[in-house]
Amino acid sequence: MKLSLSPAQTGIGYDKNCPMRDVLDCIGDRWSLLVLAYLSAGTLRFTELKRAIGDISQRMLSQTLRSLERDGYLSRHAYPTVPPKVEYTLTALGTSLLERVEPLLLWANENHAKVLKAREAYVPPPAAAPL
Amino acid sequence: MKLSLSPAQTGIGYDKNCPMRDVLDCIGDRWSLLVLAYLSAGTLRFTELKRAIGDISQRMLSQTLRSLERDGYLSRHAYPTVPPKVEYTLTALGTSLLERVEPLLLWANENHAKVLKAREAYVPPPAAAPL
DNA sequence: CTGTATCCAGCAGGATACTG
DNA sequence: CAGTATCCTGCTGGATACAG
Repeated sequence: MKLSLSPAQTGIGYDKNCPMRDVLDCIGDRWSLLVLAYLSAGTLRFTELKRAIGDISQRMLSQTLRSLERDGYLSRHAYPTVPPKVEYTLTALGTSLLERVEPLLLWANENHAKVLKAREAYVPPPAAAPL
Repeated sequence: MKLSLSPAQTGIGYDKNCPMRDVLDCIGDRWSLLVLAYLSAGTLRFTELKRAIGDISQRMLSQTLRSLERDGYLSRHAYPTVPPKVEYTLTALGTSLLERVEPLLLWANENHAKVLKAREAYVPPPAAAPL
């Protein structure tokens, strides 16, 4: 079974010019996908997001939101009220990205057991396999 | 447009028991997807992989291959020859994973320009937006 | 050729304190 | 409420040397 994403055809690589690496590097961090996923249900405020995720620090949430906004995955709307109110919403680009990520997430859910089983059964090779 | 991967429904989260986070953490590192992608074209030896990828260190290639083998994404076959010869091949699990990753990679390719454009147009909010 | 062991620098990211 | 600034630690991953 041959896939069509061999590097020669897709241009994948660790070059900075590689689109896939660029995108993957940005959303492949600890929090980005999580934030996007939480926003898939609808607009949320900063504190709502923080409380929903639970174990993200204020610093990382802020930083992650900036990065996602910067790349166009979500939009930020600040109301000039006191106290301030800021809402974050997925853009069309963000939604479209999530739609592609979803199958991968579902796959992970379905196949996690297999991975765990493989890990359990795994015996590391004895440094330049004998026999 | 509502996606079906809202955390409440998928169970995504940063818990260690979260299947998606577990899988994503393992393949979301610097090299795993790249190695898998290169193997999608067929079986490769250690040095072939290293030369193909180019800028991966021996240490990271070895480490990445171990990790992927451990999780069942690829299989390792060592020939007891001198000098040693070791071949790496995708398993069914690895191929199945790559099939889900591919759409994401293609999306990245197609939408990279939009991301770059968003970055270019981006102006950071002035710390608690005025107006 | 196919690795492992060691050392080390850079950076992601947590805790905390402070501001508009 | 919604952040930014500072400090500090651990891990990722590169370079190098060595081994089967």
